[in-house]
Parts: sequence; C-alpha cells; structure tokens
Amino acid sequence: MRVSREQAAANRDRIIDAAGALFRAKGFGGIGVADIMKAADLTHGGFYGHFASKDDLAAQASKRAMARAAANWQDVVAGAPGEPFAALLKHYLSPRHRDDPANGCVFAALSADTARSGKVVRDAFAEGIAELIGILAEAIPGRTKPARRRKAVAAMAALVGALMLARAAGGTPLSDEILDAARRELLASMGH
Amino acid sequence: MRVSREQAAANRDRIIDAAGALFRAKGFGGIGVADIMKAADLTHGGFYGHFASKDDLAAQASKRAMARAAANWQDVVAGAPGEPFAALLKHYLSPRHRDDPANGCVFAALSADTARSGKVVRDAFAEGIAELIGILAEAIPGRTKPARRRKAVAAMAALVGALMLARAAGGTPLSDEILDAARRELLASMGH
DNA sequence: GCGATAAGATGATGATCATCATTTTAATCT
DNA sequence: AGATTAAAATGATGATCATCATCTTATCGC
Repeated sequence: MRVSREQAAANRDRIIDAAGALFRAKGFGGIGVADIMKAADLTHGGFYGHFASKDDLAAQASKRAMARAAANWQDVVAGAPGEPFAALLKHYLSPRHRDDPANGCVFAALSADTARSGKVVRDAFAEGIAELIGILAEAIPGRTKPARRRKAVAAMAALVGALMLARAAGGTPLSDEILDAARRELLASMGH
Repeated sequence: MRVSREQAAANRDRIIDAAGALFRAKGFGGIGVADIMKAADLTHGGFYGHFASKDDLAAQASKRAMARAAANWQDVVAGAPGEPFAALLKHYLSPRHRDDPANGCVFAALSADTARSGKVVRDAFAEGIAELIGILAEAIPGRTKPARRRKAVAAMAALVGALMLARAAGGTPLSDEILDAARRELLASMGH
C-alpha cells in the first residue's frame, strides 16, 4: 500500500523519533527494529526502505536527539538571562529529567553504548558534546575564555555523571542526594 | 568430567571474574553466557550449576567489581597520605583507565545498564556508589562533615561523568580535554 | 487514464542466545 | 573398593532478532 512522498517522509520522521525515545529508554541493543516500527505505527517490513541498517537509524536518531538537546539548552539559556547556568542546572538535574530518560539527554542515556560503538558514532557524539559545552561556556562566568571553556567541560561531565548515577541509584535516597549535591556544588564552583 | 570442590570453586571464581571484565567491556546484553564461559576456559553447559541465571551472575560480578573498586581506592588513598584526593583523580581520570573499561570502574561502565535494570540491581549499585563516596569524603578537605559529604557526592558524579564522556568521545581531542578539565577543576574546587 | 514505481505489509531466513536435558567422568562418601 | 554424587561437556529447545524476498496497492510521471 504505497503512500504519498510526504506521507513517507512523515513516516520516516516518526520512525526516527520513536527510535530516539526507545534507544534512550532501552539502549541501542535493548530494542528491536520491529518494536521501533510498531511504535511508529508501521510494520517491520518497510524499515529497510528507509534506512540502510539499524546502525544507520541509530546514527540518525542520535544526531536528531543531540540537535534537539542543543536547541533546548539554548531555549533555557535564553529564558533566564540573569542566571543562565543556574537555569540549566535546575532543568538538567531535576527528578523529572532523571525519571524520563526516553525524552532526556542522549549523552546520559547512550554514552556507554557509544563508547562501545565504532569511530563514526563516537565522532558524532564528540561533536554533540562539544556543542553543549559551547552553550555552557557562554552561560558561565569566568575571567578568561580558556578558563570558561575548562569550567564548561568539567561542568558538562558533572551534569552527565550526576544524572547517570542518580538513575543507576533510582529509587534510593542517594538518587535525590546526588542531584542536589551536584547542583549545589556546581553553583558554588561558579562563584555561586 | 567431575572436578574437586576446590577446583569447582576456582572455576566459579574465574567465571565471575571473566564476566566482570566482559560485562564492563560490552555491557550486560553485549556478551552471552557461552562466551563468558569460554573466557573462563569452560563450556557453556556447566553454567547453571553455578548460577541461577545470567542476571544472578551479573549481580555477583557487579558486587565483586564494586568491592574491588573500593579496595583499590583505599589503596590509592593510603599510598598518598599528603594528597589523597589528587592521587585518586590522577588514577581515575587517566587515559589508561579510559582505555581499559574491562578492568575499570563498574559505575562508568554499567550505570546506564543498571538504570534499566530492576530495583535489586539498582539498590546494589547505590550501596557501591555510597561506599566510594565515603572514601572520597575522607580524602577531601572541608570544614564541616555535611560539606565534605556534599563535595564527595558531587565529585563522584564528576569523576564518573568525565570518564564516560571521555570514552564516548574516544579517539577525538575532546576525549583528552575532558579528562584534563575535570581533573583541574576538581582539584581547584577542593581549595586546590 | 495508464504504466512504471515505490511504500508498506506479510512472511521467510539464518544467526544468536538463555535455558534445559542428557551424558560422561571423576571425586567423595561409606 | 564400590556406590553415590556432582561438575562439566555435548547437544537440544524455543525465543528473539536483523535482514531480505515477495506481494499488494496506491502514487507519480507521462
């Protein structure tokens, strides 16, 4: 049952979005092509008309999620002109974000899988991480530019690590403690 | 071909160690029971005589790796009485550690998988994280005890996040930059 | 409008995997 | 020593999965 070109493009879009959420929720290996297609209201058959392989889809879904994250961070920064860094902390280290990995940070969800992937995927991730670091560097106070850059890199690592550990300890008191401690210490480290 | 009780215990030990390395290198789902047994120089058949399930093995291997990590951190701290925190940073955020996940930190390797696992696994991980945080808190300067605890929690998150991102960006210049920036900023945040 | 074409559905295929059953063989117990 | 037992090997089993082949049907180019 052929559909229009626009319909097909919309379908591909839905597949990429569904994959983006499911990969983040369950990992690259934790979800199958058939289930992704089902989540996009399609059957598994059409998959290889849209993508060369599951890895191809993973790459596209990751890139889209990274671009969305950058846009999202830009919005948060733009929405809090006085305290952009504090606003980012509040969003990123919230229980809400911790409890919704499917719609959350790609890096916190898929860095481990990425570390085990090929160079192409790792390069793409490095680019995405660098983009968020750039946004952070703009949102951070600091005397010299290299100092701001260094602080931004370290802050990025702290954000991702705190979210990941909070998720790994999910359901224990430590989970909330990690989010709070990371937020407070990061704020303090920026001359609070 | 039956073996002695000690031999069987040694075999089980080798299985747990092999699993600990392979799980860290490839993730819980990235390696099969048969390959783990092969790495322990056994065939797959005896597996269920030693473990109730693959999950059971994953739990035991994780617990052992966490205990080893705590002992390792204690050793590092004891070996650098003047600057225990700096010594931990140097070990943890080294390219050597980044490039050898199979023998490295369980939390950096398996937190994402753990976040997707059941409450039992998450509780075990929370306990392991808390143990390392305790060691960090002792190695950190700070006026009050709660302040040290808070700094330790945040530092733990920063360490794990930096290692994970450095691995995800492995092979790019950003990877080294992350390790360096995290080390320098963490040192600075402890009154350098 | 008609023929070429391509999207999506249905339904293999072969590989991988966790788990289990059976068999072999050596250690432990009496 | 002989009987018992348990560790490990061999070899299913059924499930899941990525990928591909084929078929149907509606769109698009003319």
